[in-house]
Amino acid sequence: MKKKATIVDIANKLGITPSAVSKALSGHPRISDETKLAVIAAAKALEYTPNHMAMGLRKGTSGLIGILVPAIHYSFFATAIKGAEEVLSQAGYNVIIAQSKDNAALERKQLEGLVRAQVEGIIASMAIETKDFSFYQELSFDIPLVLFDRTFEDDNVSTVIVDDFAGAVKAVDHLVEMGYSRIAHLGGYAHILPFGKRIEGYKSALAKHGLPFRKEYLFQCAPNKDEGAQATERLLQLPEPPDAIFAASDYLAFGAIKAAKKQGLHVPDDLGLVGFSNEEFSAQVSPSITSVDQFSEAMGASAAELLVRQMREGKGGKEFIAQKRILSPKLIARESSLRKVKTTLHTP
Amino acid sequence: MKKKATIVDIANKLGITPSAVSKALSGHPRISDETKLAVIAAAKALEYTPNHMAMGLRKGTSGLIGILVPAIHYSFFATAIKGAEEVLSQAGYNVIIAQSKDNAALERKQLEGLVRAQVEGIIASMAIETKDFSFYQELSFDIPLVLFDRTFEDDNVSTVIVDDFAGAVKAVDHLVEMGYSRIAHLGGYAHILPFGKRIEGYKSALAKHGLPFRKEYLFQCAPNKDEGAQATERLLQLPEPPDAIFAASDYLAFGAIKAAKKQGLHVPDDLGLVGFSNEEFSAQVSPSITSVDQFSEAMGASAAELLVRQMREGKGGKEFIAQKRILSPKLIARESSLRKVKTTLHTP
DNA sequence: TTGAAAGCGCTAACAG
DNA sequence: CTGTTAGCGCTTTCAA
Repeated sequence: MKKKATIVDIANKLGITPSAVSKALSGHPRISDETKLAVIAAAKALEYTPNHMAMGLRKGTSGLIGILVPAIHYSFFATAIKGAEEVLSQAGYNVIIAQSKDNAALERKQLEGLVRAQVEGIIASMAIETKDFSFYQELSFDIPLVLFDRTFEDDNVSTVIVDDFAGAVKAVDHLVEMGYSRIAHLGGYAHILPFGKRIEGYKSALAKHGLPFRKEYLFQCAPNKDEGAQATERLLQLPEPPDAIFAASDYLAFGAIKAAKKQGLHVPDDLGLVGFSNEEFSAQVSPSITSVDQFSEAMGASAAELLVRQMREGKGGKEFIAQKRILSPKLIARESSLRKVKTTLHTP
Repeated sequence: MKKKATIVDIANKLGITPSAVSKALSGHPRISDETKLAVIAAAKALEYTPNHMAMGLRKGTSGLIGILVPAIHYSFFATAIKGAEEVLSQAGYNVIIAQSKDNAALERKQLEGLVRAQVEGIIASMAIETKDFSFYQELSFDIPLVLFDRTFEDDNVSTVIVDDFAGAVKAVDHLVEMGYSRIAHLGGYAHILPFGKRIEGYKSALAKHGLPFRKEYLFQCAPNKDEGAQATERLLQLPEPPDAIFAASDYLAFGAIKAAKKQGLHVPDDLGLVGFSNEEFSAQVSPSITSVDQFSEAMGASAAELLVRQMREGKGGKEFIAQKRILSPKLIARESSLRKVKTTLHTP
């Protein structure tokens, strides 16, 4: 590995000073086109690459944005990162990623790591077990921060979320329309905002349709297959089991399908199912899972745009105003809820 | 945003010099435990965070590793990144990710971006359209580089791959065992090493079983559903269509299933299918796809370990020796190849 | 055991 | 239009 050329090298080669080179390279107005050209040529000849760290140290910038998610291999997060990365790299930033593994302690450690790496802004989605938001709140004073999907209520923090309440209502509406009436909900933990909103939407939609809310029909679980299967088993053992389940994640819904099949039930004829997030596998499993699409890529891109704008405003001196972006979710109907015979049993 | 404390602040507070603070903080041996403790306490009180860029500029390190993949939302790459991120963050590095979108020009641009960000090492998987490896070769002189999965042949570059030849042989062996005899191959582009090896393994396994190689049974496509479906349609129109397909990716295999269904063929009874990579959806589609698992997470982790070791050796002065790691793939048999009636038609 | 001084590569006043 | 100078925050000889 040969040592890299610096602006000093190119200044020497040309018999001018480093500062002239610096100006030429950054297109400073008050420098002759002649030297600009010469500098650019010399830079190419010496294979000069600017040293970001030196520049960063001087200018107080790093060109780095941190993205923290629970797990990058969940397709929702992977797709959101993709969306964000494209916007950010377009805007000239490099993206550092970190995973919390849904663990509050690790989340904190990773956030500190990002800060230490001098990121200029952070995009994050909270760990499922995080209940203490103070760290995020403090962070938002020091550094531009945008939360997406897994957020909490705070007027000072910008967020991008899907309208989870509306999504839940759409899911329940759809199940009712398909003739189901005993609709259970496999929810996430209510303290995480989107899951709380989905629970609220679920309850509200039940009320709208004159259906009773039964608390034995509501489970709060971690959003994975196993908990979905376990909760479903419990639901099916009730004296009056549900005829449909609205799950707050497709992983939960998939677990529910497994459990239902194990009990010899047919989906959707015996048990209707709607998930949330529209994961890649949901269209491809059998039966395919009806799901509420939350436009993960758009969400990541939107969070990135918001962050970039926020950083620009922060630089301009004036305080930025925290923004809340709410995307409208869309129900994608698939096999798991489309039963042939619609039997409307409930009496409103 | 309050401005951050520096070692100068903490030196002033304690009435000592910055250099003493620096030494205390880095656990330098020749500094009294007394001042060490005082420094640590003061650092905490002032909420001191070290400035990575200043440190990097001084020591010539950035603590950054770049990972470049074609697309981070493909589960294979997402999982590999997860594996690598865990190893790297354990080793004290931050991870920058970049996507090439399988586009050679963008790949190059992104690699340059990583270099400019002063990454200390790069882990990459090549874009599908890249045919000119010289940029990677030059890069490997300047910076520790480990390629995984999508690699090329070069003795000076470390690589982590799965034994693609062996994987292809396992796939064909399995199909033959299930009684298929007219086995086609939907391959990737042969110039990308793993795809080339799979083609070789396919041919070799056919020969081993006394089956003829027919060039009309071999397609080279981009590894996605659409090309898989198109190629399969063409295959099924042949005067003597295949009774099984070994696809070099699960996306291709999934496209093949779609095409077969469209033609009214039953998988696996009319057409046996084996994919490659064992994507998340492969276990869950219907019929589930038999696939060759390449241990994506282990691959990412292994690449990261190799890179870390390489960087350490490079620092030690002695030249590192490029290593080739080869993981052994495993066939996971699922519905798409398990037909009930095994009919062995071919005469060896 | 600590301090003084120099410098990593770059930029931004301010002079010339 | 270009040069001079100083310094971003930190580490690292060398000297005390």
